[in-house]
Amino acid sequence: MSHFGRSGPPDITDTYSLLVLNITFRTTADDLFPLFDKYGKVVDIFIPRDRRTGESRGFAFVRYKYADEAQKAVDRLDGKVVDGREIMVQFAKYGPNAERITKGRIVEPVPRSKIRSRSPRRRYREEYRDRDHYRRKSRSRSLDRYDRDKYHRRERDYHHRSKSRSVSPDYYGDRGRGRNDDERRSHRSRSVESASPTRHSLSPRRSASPRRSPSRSRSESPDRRSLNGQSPVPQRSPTPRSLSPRHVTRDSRSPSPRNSDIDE
DNA sequence: GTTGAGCGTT
Repeated sequence: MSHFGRSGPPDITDTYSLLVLNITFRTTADDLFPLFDKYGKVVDIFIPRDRRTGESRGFAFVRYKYADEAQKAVDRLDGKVVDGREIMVQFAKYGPNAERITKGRIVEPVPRSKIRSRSPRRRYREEYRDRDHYRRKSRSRSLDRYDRDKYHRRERDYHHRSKSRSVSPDYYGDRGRGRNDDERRSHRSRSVESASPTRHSLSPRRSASPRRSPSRSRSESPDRRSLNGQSPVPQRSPTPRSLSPRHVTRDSRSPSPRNSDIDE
């Protein structure tokens, strides 16, 4: 009763499916249940997750027992901020098997031939096999490349993680990630500080201008002065063309972002 | 550390 989506679809014939979009990637069914159960009887909640990473895709399916309750949930929860993100609740248009759905209820089943083309994005395995076999180069190149890059990155991450930790599908146990995250973050912070002086001799040229974005936030004169007085290397090029002339011009043109009220 | 258009499992 508490675990949704673990035993497959129970009985969707008498239920009304709602599609919840724009949820966070860490929102689980248990998090959505109390929210949706307040407006009616929720018989099932399912959050599709990625086959490789196991993380949610950012949307969920909530099945209600009665249509009026589902409608109420849509009206009340649509646009609600959950976990810092505004969710969108609406009636599902398709069923688990690509059935056509009206008002969240299945009105007519579809033949098996139609099943399969419900998702625009192919499955990772299908795409892999397809590409490996046919190796088509036509089509949108940029789009294909972008997609491939994305998949590659994700697969790598998954692989890396798989090595570190055995295959333990504890998707619902991401609650304890906070401590781990914090710990790792702290450690990394120290590491960076330690390695800071090391790169000092590695690329002195780059260190000359490590950051200039925050400088314009509050110091306009010191910035310029420091640039002038700090130049410890006269070098042979009297013209600092290395820096974008546009940047310099812009910097001296609007060096006072604080006095925006004047301009505005 | 986490992307963000859209429709789904045992």
